Amino acid sequence: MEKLRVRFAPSPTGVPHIGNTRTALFNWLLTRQNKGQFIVRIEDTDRKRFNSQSLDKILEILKFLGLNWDEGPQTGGSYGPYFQSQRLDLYQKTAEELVKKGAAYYCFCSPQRLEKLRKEQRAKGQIPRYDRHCLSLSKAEVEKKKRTEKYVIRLKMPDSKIFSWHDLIQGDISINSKEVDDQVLLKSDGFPTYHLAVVVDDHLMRITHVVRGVEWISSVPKHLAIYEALGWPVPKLAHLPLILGSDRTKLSKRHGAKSILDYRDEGYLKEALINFMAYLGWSYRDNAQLLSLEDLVKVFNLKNIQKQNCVFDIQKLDWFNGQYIRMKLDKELVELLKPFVPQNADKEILLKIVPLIKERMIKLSDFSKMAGFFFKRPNVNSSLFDNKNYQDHLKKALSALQSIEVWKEPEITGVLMKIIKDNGWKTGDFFMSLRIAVAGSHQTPPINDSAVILGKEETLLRLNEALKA
RNA sequence: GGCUCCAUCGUCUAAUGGUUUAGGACGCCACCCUUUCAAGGUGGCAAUAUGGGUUCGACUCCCAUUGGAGCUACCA
Repeated sequence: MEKLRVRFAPSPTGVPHIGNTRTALFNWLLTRQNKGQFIVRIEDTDRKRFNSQSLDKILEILKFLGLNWDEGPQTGGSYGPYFQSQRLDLYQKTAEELVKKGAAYYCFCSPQRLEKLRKEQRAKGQIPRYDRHCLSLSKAEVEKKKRTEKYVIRLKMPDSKIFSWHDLIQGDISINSKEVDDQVLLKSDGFPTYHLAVVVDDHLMRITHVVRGVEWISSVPKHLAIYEALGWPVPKLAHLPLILGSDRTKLSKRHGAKSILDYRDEGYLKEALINFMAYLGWSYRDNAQLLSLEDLVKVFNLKNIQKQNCVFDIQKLDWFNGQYIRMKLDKELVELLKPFVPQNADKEILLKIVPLIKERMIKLSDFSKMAGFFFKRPNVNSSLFDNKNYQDHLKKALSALQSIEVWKEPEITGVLMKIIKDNGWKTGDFFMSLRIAVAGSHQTPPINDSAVILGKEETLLRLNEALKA
């Protein structure tokens, strides 16, 4: 069997969102489980939307997730270059060849004429479609115009031909060519459109499986027409369901679809992100199994991919993230927490704090919310206390704690429980007063353990401060 | 509007036409645990869009309706 070769082909017009990244994941998974090759190809054919920052971001995402590529930018390969902007001659040559074969034609229509045409067609209730105005030009006319006018090369879609194919995910699909426009293949700036470039490159790069989003399905006939005209074999096609935002429309930069990098910076772990993405459109058992990249390589399959679009649910991501945080070793968490802790934070202190907050964190960024008080004295004012005996609580706690020689949790709890009992207080009421005084919040990690980390001096100081508030 | 596709709890989904009072997970609610918040444990609420067929039997097959999405660029 021919070796499986798939590609991830982002365009550097922005930072890929979760949907695009999932496509990369699925492609990668396929190659790793079939000992195939994963190729990254940069589809930079749109100069207007080109964004110079995005290439780095795209590669950073792949590296962050651990989706290493066999061929592509930085690594190279024997089917390069892997930037479409560096392959223009290939597309131009192919476009000319298509013209020779009668499968494409030169078009000299101006954007203004096309726009006017579409407008008129729409007004008449017709489907906007190129009217083949330039198809009837004689060879001589074309040659003459080519010397003085800008032109594009358009695909000549066959008339009323049914294009049918089998999609590995979507099943059998057929579309009548009369529904398909004579697509521009080569733009007037000499750059190809997606439709030409994708066919040429997939063929030249020996791509065996095209796995991409379902938004491409309606342009498959265009690609098929090109493959047929050139006599090239068609790779297997698999169109992934879309990931929709909570408004149930396609995820896009428009509605603030974030990239993996954004989620990383918010404190999501790559394991959680990978696991979560895998279950978007694909299922395995209860869709809550914690699967690593290695696990996914073993169990992933195209068969369990849904046709239906799916909605991105951040709550599930949060859950996965919490699970993975809890699975981390304390020292691993300290490393991961680096971008989220105060700059001067001592590693030893962090190592003590982590066990207290590990089970409470959903995201790494929760650190400051949960453990900020270790590094910065809270602003405590009297209105925070909801128990009217709080002054009494604090005064007695203060004197009890002062007497402690060994500043450890059992000792602290021991003396405090004693004064609670002696005064007939409710345990919860007392500790809430203490909690607010020490941490400035109603919700904190275990407060006696926190006091141990804070140290005797600092703890007593905070109690004193709170009494003055 | 046209074309293509889709349709099970709020969300992700399971269920070779009979094993199903439609299963699980997230979320939500309640309870337990508990010095707060979490975590953990137990339980609960919650779905086959509608209408027709086919069949002894339909979540599963067919048709229609309704709803949704994608595409409809010299963007990808």
